[in-house]
Amino acid sequence: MVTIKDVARVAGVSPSTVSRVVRGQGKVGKKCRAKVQKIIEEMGYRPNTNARALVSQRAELVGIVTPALHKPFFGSIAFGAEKASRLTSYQVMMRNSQNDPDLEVDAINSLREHGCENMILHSKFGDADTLKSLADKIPGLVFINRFLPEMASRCVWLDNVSGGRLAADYLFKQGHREMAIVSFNSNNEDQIDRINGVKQGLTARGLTLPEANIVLREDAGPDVNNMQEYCTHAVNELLSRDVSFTAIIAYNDEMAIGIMNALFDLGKNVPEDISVIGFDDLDIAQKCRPALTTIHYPIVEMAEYATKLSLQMTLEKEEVIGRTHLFMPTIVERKSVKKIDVV
Amino acid sequence: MVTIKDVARVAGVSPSTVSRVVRGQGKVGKKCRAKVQKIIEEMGYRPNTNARALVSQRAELVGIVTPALHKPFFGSIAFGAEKASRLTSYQVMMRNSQNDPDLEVDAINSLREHGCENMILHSKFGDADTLKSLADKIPGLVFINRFLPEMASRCVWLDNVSGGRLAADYLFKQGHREMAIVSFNSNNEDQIDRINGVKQGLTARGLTLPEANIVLREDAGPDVNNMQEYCTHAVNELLSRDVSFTAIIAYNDEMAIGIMNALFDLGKNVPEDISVIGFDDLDIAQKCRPALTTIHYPIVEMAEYATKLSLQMTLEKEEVIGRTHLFMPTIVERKSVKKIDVV
DNA sequence: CTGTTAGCGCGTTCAA
DNA sequence: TTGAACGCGCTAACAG
Repeated sequence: MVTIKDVARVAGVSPSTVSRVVRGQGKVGKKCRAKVQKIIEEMGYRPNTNARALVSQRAELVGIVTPALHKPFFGSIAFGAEKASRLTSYQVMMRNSQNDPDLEVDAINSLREHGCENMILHSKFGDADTLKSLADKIPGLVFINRFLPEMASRCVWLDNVSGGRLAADYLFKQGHREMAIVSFNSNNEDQIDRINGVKQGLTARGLTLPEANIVLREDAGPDVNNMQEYCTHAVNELLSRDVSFTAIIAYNDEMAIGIMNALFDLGKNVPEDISVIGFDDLDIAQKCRPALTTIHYPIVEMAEYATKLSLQMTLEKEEVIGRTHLFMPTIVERKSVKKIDVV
Repeated sequence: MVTIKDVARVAGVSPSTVSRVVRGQGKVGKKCRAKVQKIIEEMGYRPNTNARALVSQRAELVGIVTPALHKPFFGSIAFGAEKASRLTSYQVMMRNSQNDPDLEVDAINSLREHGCENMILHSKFGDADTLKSLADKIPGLVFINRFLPEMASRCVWLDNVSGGRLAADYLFKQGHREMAIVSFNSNNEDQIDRINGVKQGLTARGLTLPEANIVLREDAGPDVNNMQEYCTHAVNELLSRDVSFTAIIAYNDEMAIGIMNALFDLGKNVPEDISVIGFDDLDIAQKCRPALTTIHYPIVEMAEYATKLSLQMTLEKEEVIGRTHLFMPTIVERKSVKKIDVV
C-alpha cells in the first residue's frame, strides 16, 4: 500500500505538500504541484479513507437503513442513494432493519461507529422521541417516506392524500361512481392518508364512500408475509358484504396484483367486470396482465434528493430549515381500469 | 463522542486495559474487567472503527458490487450479504457497476480505499485477466454467479446446465415433446449453459431440438431495456417460423412473463395453448397469472454463502482451495405448464 | 495482570 | 510557498 509518505519521499517534498496537492487546497507552487501530481499517478497513490476519517472526525459515508433490501421498493432507495453518492466521493453503507425498531437503532449505531454522519432512514415504526434524539446526534439524518412535524426539514416524503385523491379522480373521470378500498389496518399512517385522499376526491364530486366498501384487517400490515392469501380473503370479504362497486382501490401494487389474482381465480375479469388501481408503480405494475393502472411513487428521485439533502446539511453552512420536502405522486394509466359510459 | 481514553480515565485504568476488555482478549483481572465493562455501558462507549481499521490495516467491511441494486435479483444479493454480515461485526458497503467494466473497477478501488478486504462481486463482463489481478490484491474477493476456472475456489455460482436439463425433464414428464427456447445472444455464458442443459435433457430422452425452435437476438443481453418489446418480437419471430412446439423455455422469469404477455396479447392462453417455463424464481413468478413454473435460483442463500466464504478466506488460516462452490437449481411447479396426455 | 510507549496514515496547525 | 510537529482513537509490543 502506497502512503502519502512514499509519494513525498519520491517527489522530494514533505507529506504536507502532497496532502495539499491531493486535496487541491492551500498554496502549492505550480511546478511543484505538477510534479507531485505526476508521481501520485505513477505510483497509484490513493488516500486512506480511514486515516482521513480519523483525523477529520468525519467519514464520507452515506448510511441507508431500510426494512429489507430485496424488496424492489427499498432496493430503489439504495439505488437512488448510491446514484447521488457516486457524484461525490461518498460511499454507501447499508443495513436492513426488518421493520424492528430495536434492530433499527442497532443499525444506526453501528453506522455511527464508522463515523457515518449522513443517513437515510426508512422507518415506519420507530417512535418519534427515539428518532428525535437520534437526529440531535446525527447532523445528516434524513427520514424518507415519513413525516415528523417536529423535524419537518429532515423529511422527504410523499403526499399520500393527493395519491388517494388522484385515484378517485381518475376513476371518476372513467365513469366510475361506486368504489371499494382494500387496505391494511396497522400503525402505518400511509394507508390512512390514502383512504382519506380517496374520500376527499369523492366528496368533491358529491359522492360518498360507504364504510362497508372498505376492507381492512386488524392483524396485518404492509409487510404481511402471505400477500396472496390476504388479498384472497379480502376480496371474498368484500364480495360477501354484497355492496356495489365497479372499481377496487388497493393500498399498493402488490395488493392490487393479489386482488387481480383473486378475482381471476373467481372467474372475474379485470377490467371488464371489475377495475383495479394500485399505488407505487413498481416494475411489476407494467409486467402484469392486465398492466396495472397505478399511482406513481417517485422513490428513486426521492432517494437521490434525500441523499443530496443529507449531504447539504452536513457540508454547507446554510441551514435547510423552515420547509419540508414533499413529493407529489402522479397517475400512470395502463389497462386495469375500464372506461364506463356515463348515462 | 466518548473515546477509550475517557473510559480509561473514569475507570481509573489505562487505555490498554479498556481495549483488552472491549476485545475480550488478553489477561484482565475479574473485578477489573467487570468494573470497566460497567463503565463502558454507562458511558455508552463504542470503539471507533476508523481508528481500528487504521491500526490493524483492515476494515471490517464487506463490499458488494452488482450492476443495479433496484433489480430484485441484485437486491437479493445485497440482502443475503447483509444477513450474513450481521452475524458478525462486519458492515456492508455497496456500489452499482451498471454492467460497465470500468465502473466496476472504479467501484472496487473505491471500496479498497476504505480498507475493504472482503468483496462480493457480480461481474459478467469484466475480463478474466483484470479480475485475476484484482483477486491477487484482495484476499477476500469472491465472485458470485460466475465461474472462472483459474480462480475456482473463489466462485460461488449456479449450475445453469442442470437448470436447463431440469426444465426439459419437467416438460417431458408433463408430456411435452416439442419445445422452443427464447433467449439472448450476448457474451453472457449463462444462456449458453441453460440451452445446452435443455439439449442434454432432450437428448437423454431421444429427442432433439431443431435450431429453428431457438430464438436469439444478436443485439440484446439480459439487461435489455425494453423487455416487453423484445419478447413480443421474439414471440412473433417464433410463430412466423411455423415450427411446432407446445412449450416455450425462457431465459429467465422476466422474459417468461414478457412472453406470456405477448401470447396474451395475441389471444393465446397459457398454459392451455402454449406452456411457458421461466428461470430465477423471482417474487414476480408467484405473483403473475398464471403463476409461473420456473427454475429456482437460490440467490439469497448463495449470497450468504459467498459472504461467509469471503470472511473465512480472510479470517481463517486454512486455505479454501481445491474446490469450487456450485449450487444446484430446483424446479418450482406452478401453473404455467399444461399436462399433456401422452398417447 | 497492568501500564507505557510507539505508530497506523493523514490533516492541521505553526514556523520558517 | 513549504516543512516540522502534533494528534485523531486505537492496538500491539514490551516492560514491569
